[in-house]
Amino acid sequence: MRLYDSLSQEKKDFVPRDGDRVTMYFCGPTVYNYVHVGNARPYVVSMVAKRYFESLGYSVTLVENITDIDDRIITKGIKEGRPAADVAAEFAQAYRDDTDRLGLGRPDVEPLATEHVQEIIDLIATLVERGHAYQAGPDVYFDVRSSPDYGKLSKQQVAEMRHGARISVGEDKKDPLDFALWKGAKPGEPAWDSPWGSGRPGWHIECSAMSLKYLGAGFDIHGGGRDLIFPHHENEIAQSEGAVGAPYVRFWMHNGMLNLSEQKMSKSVGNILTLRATLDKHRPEALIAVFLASHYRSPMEFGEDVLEEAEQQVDRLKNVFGELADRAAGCAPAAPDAAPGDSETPDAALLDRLGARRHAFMDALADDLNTAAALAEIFGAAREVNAALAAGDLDAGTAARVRAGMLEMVHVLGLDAVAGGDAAIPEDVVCMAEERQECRVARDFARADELRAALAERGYEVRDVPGGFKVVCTR
RNA sequence: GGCGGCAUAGCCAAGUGGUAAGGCGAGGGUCUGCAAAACCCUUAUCCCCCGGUUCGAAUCCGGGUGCCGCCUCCA
Repeated sequence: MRLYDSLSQEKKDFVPRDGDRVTMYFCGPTVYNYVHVGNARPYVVSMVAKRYFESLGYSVTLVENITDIDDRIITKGIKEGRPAADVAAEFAQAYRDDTDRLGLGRPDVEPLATEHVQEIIDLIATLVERGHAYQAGPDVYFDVRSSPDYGKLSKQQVAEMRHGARISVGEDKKDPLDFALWKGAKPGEPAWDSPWGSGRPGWHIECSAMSLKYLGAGFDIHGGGRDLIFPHHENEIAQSEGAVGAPYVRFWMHNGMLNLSEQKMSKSVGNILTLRATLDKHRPEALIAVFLASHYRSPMEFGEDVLEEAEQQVDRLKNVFGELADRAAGCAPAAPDAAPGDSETPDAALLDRLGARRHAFMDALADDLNTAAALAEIFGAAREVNAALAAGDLDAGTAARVRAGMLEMVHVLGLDAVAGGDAAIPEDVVCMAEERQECRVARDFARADELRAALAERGYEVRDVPGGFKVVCTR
């Protein structure tokens, strides 16, 4: 596999540090509110990457933190007259609930910053010992000047950055670029005891502490949104490499930003498009499809129109899986690569072509996780299968094998839902559909159309097929 | 101003030297009582602009233009 690394700015061959185990850390949200749709992109990217690596036979340890101590959390707590910990707990749970709806599973470890204060303190102590950090009043700062290659990830010249940086009142930094590792407690703020007095962790340090704890220095992949490159990831590198004296991360994986077409997200105005609101309106697999349709590193258009489009795509895939399931009915589940039969038959030829598509699918993902190209192979497979179905080819056994092969592909992309059998159709719905069929036979089309409309109202679509009808749930 | 990225059909979007994937939408056809689903056909002589390298560039180089992100604890 080739994977782009934003530190070296090139695609490199990816070989895990630990043999058959892949170690990944992605920056999760700071939980001061409901997460917005943009937060879902790195989440989806990380889960799909995990599935891809697993499909290659690796075991994957994916760590995705939740930052539950932060200025904004404290501010919100004060505003609402409740402890910051309450705010954090509420929105951490909301985050888990919201992302659970995507059906991609949970990261292997989801550490909370407040549960790793000891590790954070130990890390800061090491940095102080090694001359990379200093105490200034109640605070502890990282000494940027002690880190000769500071700026290597963001490609910024330290001298340049100093121009814009500034020391705010109450801070006693040696350099404007120095950043807080530990912040002395102000009255009413949540605080922990430390060698430097009562206080709390600064922003970047928790990710260093937790990634090093769970994955160790030099782990494989560290991901997050591009906007985190500076200062967050730059600072993580400085801290972590300063503390351990070894390279921190092997591949930096940064996803592009969402370009909101309708409504610019403005945090100050508070009109943020939340993940929750998006999933209230659209199926999770549609949102996943939106993310998969563009390369993870590219900025992407996002809005109601692309979501609607993705709904159509999802329906297309659901339809082909539904047809395959019907055709394969009664047939035992099959392996996609079961020994090909007579290669002269149309079925065997189709299986050959689909096998080629599965290879192309994996090749696409092997090239820096090109999900858009991989998804195109699934659509290509769908078209070929539909054509075979329409031609009346495909015996039950072939259908079962085709379905198994396509299932593998959608599973890697986290689109299992498109293959899910629809929930059982309620009996009264079936009765209505049967009555409609009787009306059709009796050529009472007015009544038949009435029943079809009534079914549509209830969320079911009735499709006439040779020799009968079929009821499909449309929501 | 500095750093990084993006710019491909009506829309979304792959493609980084060999002659434009895929999806949505639109138009035509098949099937159907009508639909729906599905299938077939059509929909970029051309990849922001101007130069250059090359037998050959959307793809490489130089220069522009536009948009986005970061440089102020935003994925």
